[in-house]
Amino acid sequence: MQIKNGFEQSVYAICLLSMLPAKSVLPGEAISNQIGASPTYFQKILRKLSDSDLIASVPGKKGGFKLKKSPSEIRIYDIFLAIEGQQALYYSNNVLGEMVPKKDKEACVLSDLMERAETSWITVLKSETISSLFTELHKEKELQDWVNQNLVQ
Amino acid sequence: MQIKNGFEQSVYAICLLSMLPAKSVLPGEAISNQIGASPTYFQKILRKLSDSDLIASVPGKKGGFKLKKSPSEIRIYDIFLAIEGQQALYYSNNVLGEMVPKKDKEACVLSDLMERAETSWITVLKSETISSLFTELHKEKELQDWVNQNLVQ
DNA sequence: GATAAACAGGATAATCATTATCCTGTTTAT
DNA sequence: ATAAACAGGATAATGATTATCCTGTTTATC
Ligand code: SF4
Ligand code: SF4
Repeated sequence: MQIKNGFEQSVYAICLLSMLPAKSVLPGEAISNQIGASPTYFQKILRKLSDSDLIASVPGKKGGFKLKKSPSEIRIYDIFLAIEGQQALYYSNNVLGEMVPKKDKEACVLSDLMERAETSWITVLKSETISSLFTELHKEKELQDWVNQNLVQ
Repeated sequence: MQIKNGFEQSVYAICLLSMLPAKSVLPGEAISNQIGASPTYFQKILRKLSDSDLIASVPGKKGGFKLKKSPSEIRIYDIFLAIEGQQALYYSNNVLGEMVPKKDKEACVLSDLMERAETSWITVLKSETISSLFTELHKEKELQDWVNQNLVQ
């Protein structure tokens, strides 16, 4: 069991996009290369982020991606949700259900616990945003330089 | 991304074993059948639980499995750990590491957050044990009957 | 002792999810 | 019109999980 690699890559992709001057975009291929991901696949990951309204895509020549929300509005959980979807950690396969048909009202004890655990995990992931997490990173000159060299418009 | 099915199955397997009278065992095949798992595969899952000292295996004719700890000492997290191992939810693929070689002392901000999230998840899973979770289940007569019919010794 | 029923554990196959590639279509700056 | 970019469907490669098989060891019973 492992969270998809695309999650970490997405965090950094969004991080790069957060260093972008207004009205500029970064082409998907540049991002993929910088992150070291396969471009054709990472385009699909970028689309997931775009479907979740975290980033915006600009088609056409001089097109690319840019943030749709400000870095302080993008929680790490939003990225997790965009990539992994809901109930990502656990869902019941109803093993006990097969063993003991339980009365409708009775909640399943294990499912309850697992849900509480997942809620707790999610709460932590909601507690930080791209901007709260990467204030330090943004001081990195190399990265900002790379962004400046690769942006379009 | 999904926690292995074997985790939920293990919880119920241990639950069954907790209904066993002292000095008796349940054969692995009986457990597998009741849970609806492939016997050959589930034997390996039972071994993981046994490797983690949650259950004990008795070889030979009239052999089988029984609990090694009391139900109140078996936390749901112990079962999770036995099946999924450590760092099960997330580990960094060092994407940022490639992007910005960071000074040794500086902890990685994303890894830190993910660790805090996992710790929080684990804390919830440590908060309940087999006995705290399944007091209700143990009142189910059908299950106790099944155990009585399938136990050995 | 021989036999049967159970676990141990290695090797291997089947299945399924993730990752990667390819191709056709649409958008837009030049 | 052309080129460079995204959209999205189809499909292949890879890797992890699940399942099977087989050989060996333990132990109760005959
Ligand atoms: S009791 Fe809950 S966790 Fe257990 S099998 Fe049913 S639904 Fe799943
Ligand atoms: S900074 Fe941390 S999370 Fe990011 S790539 Fe490095 S080790 Fe991984």
